Order: sequence, then C-alpha cells, then structure tokens
Amino acid sequence: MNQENIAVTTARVEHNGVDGFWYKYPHPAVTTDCVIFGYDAVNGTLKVLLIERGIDPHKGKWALPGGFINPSETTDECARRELKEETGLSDAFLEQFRSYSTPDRDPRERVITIAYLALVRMQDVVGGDDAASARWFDINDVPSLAFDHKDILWDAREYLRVRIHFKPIGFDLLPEKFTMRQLQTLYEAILGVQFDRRNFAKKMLHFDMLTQLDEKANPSHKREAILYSFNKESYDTLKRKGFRLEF
Amino acid sequence: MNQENIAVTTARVEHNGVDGFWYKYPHPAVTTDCVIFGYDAVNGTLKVLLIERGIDPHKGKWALPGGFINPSETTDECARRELKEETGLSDAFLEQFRSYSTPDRDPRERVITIAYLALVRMQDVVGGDDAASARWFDINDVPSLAFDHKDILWDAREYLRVRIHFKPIGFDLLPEKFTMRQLQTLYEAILGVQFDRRNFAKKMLHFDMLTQLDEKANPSHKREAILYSFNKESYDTLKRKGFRLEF
DNA sequence: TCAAAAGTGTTCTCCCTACACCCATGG
DNA sequence: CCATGGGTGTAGGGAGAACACTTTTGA
Repeated sequence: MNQENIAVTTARVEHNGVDGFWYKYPHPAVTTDCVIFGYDAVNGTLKVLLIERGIDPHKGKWALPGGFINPSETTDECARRELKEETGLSDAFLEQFRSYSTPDRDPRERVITIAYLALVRMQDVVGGDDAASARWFDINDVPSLAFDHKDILWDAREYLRVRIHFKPIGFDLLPEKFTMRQLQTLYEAILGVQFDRRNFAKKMLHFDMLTQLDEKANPSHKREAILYSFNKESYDTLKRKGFRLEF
Repeated sequence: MNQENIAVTTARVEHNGVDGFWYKYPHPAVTTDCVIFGYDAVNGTLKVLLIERGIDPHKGKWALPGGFINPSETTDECARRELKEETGLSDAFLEQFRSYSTPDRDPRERVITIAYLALVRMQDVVGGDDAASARWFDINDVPSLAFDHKDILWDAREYLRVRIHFKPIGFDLLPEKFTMRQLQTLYEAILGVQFDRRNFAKKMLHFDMLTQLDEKANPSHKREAILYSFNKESYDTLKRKGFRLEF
C-alpha cells in the first residue's frame, strides 16, 4: 500500500455540518476500562471503585470507570488518565489484562475496550471530577453493572489472583506501614483461602521483602502489633534471582 | 447519550465517490496479530511462523500473520480466522495476551492490534492462500520484523513461559504420540533450562496427565522409546483440584 | 481478671534434587 | 561388540504444614 492508497482509506470529512473522520472501512471505537481495587483494612475485604453512569446507555447503572482513547495516547496512557481523574493518583499499579470485543457490547456503536487492573491505597484516593458519582463496593457485594462490566470485573479478580503469585503487588493495596495480620488478611481476601498465622509470617519474612519498623500499631485496642513496610530494594534484588510465592 | 446523539457520531458517508464510514471522533483501525509457535521435534527447537509482506509498508519484510477485524466478529474470531488462513487449522490453542497501541506503530493510520498466542503441531500445518510467503523460523534466529512485531514476539515468548506453569499447553505443540524425551526437550526449549531426565519423567508421570501407549518409537535407530499421549480426562479432573507445574 | 489479639518454635512429612548403572538396538 | 540413547531407584536436604501456649493491653 503506497502513499496514494493511504489517502483514499482515511480522510477528514464534514458531515451534516459536523467536522469528522471518514474511513473506507468501518472502524470500532476504542476505550479503556479500569478495574480499580482497594483494600479495606478495617473489614479485611477487597473493594472495587465504580461510577454511576450519568448518560445513556445504562444511565443510572454502576460501571467501571473508563473512556475513549485520544488519538495521541496509548491505551496505557489513556487508562492512567482515567485512573487519575477518578482517584487523583498518578503512580498506582496499572496493568492491562484483556480486551473485550463482542460486536454489540455497546448499543451506540461498536466499541472495543482494553481492560486494566489498577491497585490503589484507598486512603490515598481523593475524589476527582466525578467524585459525587464514584463509590467503593465490596467485591462480594457488587450491584448489577452496565455493559459487560461484570465479566470484566470477574476476569480482573482472576487475573489478580494469578498475578500475585509472581509479583508482590499486594503491597500496592496496603498503607505504607502495615501489620502482619493486615498483610495476611489481604492475601486471604484476594486468594479466598485461610492461612496459618505462624506459617504465613514465616514465609513472608523469609522473602526479605519486609522491613520491621520500630513503631507499633494498636488498631483494635488490644496488644500492639509490629509494623512493617515493603522494602523495594530487597524485593528488586530478590526478583533477579526469580521467586514464586507458593500458597 | 440518547438515540439522537448516536445518529450524529457515526454515519455511512460517501467521500470522493467511495462509500465509507464517518465518525465524529477519530477511530483507530483494529487488527489481530498471531504469534504462531510450532515445535520442531527433530532439532528440539521452538519455531515461529512468519509471512513475507507483499505490500507496503514494510514490503518484503517478515511479519506476524494478522489482519483487520470485520464488523461482525470478535477479535477472538478474527484471530482464529487468520490462523486458519495461514495454517489450515481450526482447533489449535489460541489465546489473546496483550494489545499494542503506540499511535504511530503503523505509518498508514492509527492501528491498535490485539496480539494472540497460537500453538500448533507443525506437521499438521497445511499452507494456506499465502503459503508461498509463509515460513517457519527458529525462535532464536528470527529476521528483522515489520512494525513492532519483534516486541510482540518476545512478549509472546514470555507469556508462553509463564502460561505453561498453569496449563499444560505444551501438548498442543507435540504430535498425538510423543516420547518422554520429546516432551522434556520441548519444555527445555520453552523455558530455556535443562532438566535431569529421571526427575523430569518422575514429575510428569506424577501428574497423571500421560497415558503410556503400547507402541514404541524408534526415531533415532537406537533403543525404542515408550510413546505417551496426553490424557485430557485425567488432566481435567486434576485441574479442579488445582495444580501448578514447578520447575 | 478476663477477653481479644499478638508473638513465637518444633516436628513430621513430602517433594525436589542429585546422582549411576544396566538394557536394548542398530550398525 | 560397541556406541548411543532409554529406562529406572535411592538417599539427603529443605520447605511447607500442622500445631499450643504465653504475653500484652484495654475494658
């Protein structure tokens, strides 16, 4: 295909007085949708950030935050822009995990979406422009969702379950300082299993990813628990040798 | 957005005498690209199927098989169609693993591609329409590729490495009947490591995924080796209990 | 003083690893 | 008969799993 052919397959064209884009072949719209997970340390549950749709289709329904891609940005940049708009965060964990392309998944026109998994510290989230319509839902108590977002959400959960075996991404959900119990409850919430306290602590400390702090936490007005922080340097050196979390 | 608004964002429009599609906002073209891996049991190496581009851009360069999505098909269907065109196979392993969206990755217009990993038995492949231009390359001896296909290829290889720990997808690369040695060499080619023969066989047999056949193979004119086949039933029951291949 | 959560160590078992010899076949 | 590859078992070590009592603190 030479330069001449390019000219006849895409062009700027006015239609009904509206400036727009013309293509010889049909083009789908492309969006990104973000499954934003947060961890509620008080209740030990995984939460997902949803927004209430203000426009049709599915007006009034809850949906994953997302939006159309701009011509100059990658889908990664698009997803990060969306994430920033909804949470105010610009450096959270963000990773694409699947695309969804059923032709009629959006009644307006054909829309293909690239879905992203985001992990944020709930307490760092500040409401964005859409703050009023955004809300955290317990992962086990999600309302009916717009489009195919329920499928996307379940796939994200499954992806998180697999991914956490290879990367300690759980730390992106916890505050800077956390107790061993919080870390364990988080892993239990994600993986849906129960661990023995002693074995869990032993295993985690074995990885040399945790720094024991001098401070103590007393969240439940009972005995004070040791606080830890995630040590990225130790983790990075560990990663080079390769590691796998076995549960 | 109501029905009226839908009408003004997308329309059938003729431009310079060519029937085409008009959108209020720019839409990227969407393609799928397939990284088709095969296993050369004779040399014990992983191969990838590439096609020589017959048109610009990158005319004459080698590239991953791929093509534009049709309005009525999902990307999965599109990829399977491409795979069938190139290999004649319609039931091979096929799974999407990532999308690529750098705005200028295709000089013609903006193209977003959904990349797929396909695993086929090389001996089952029959040349398609493009047979003349398709060729198998050793994974360690790949020529310069068109677009960002080199990146896609490396990502596919990495994806395969991770995926094989959770699903016994290696069997999709082997003939129906294979020797333990062939299976081992395949795993070594994919993972880039060497295994002890005895330990490898012990571990594999432990999973109860292999059926020992009565026949023997004598490919190298030496002692006959036991032939095995992959037992899907055993694997399926095993899968429910959850398993992980540890290497 | 009681209830609730935290800290901590040992034993047993299983699986992974390392390792070497004999067997069958073709040339 | 010899070269080549195939088949097989065991011993040792390390990591995961099971398991209970004591300590601290607030109420």
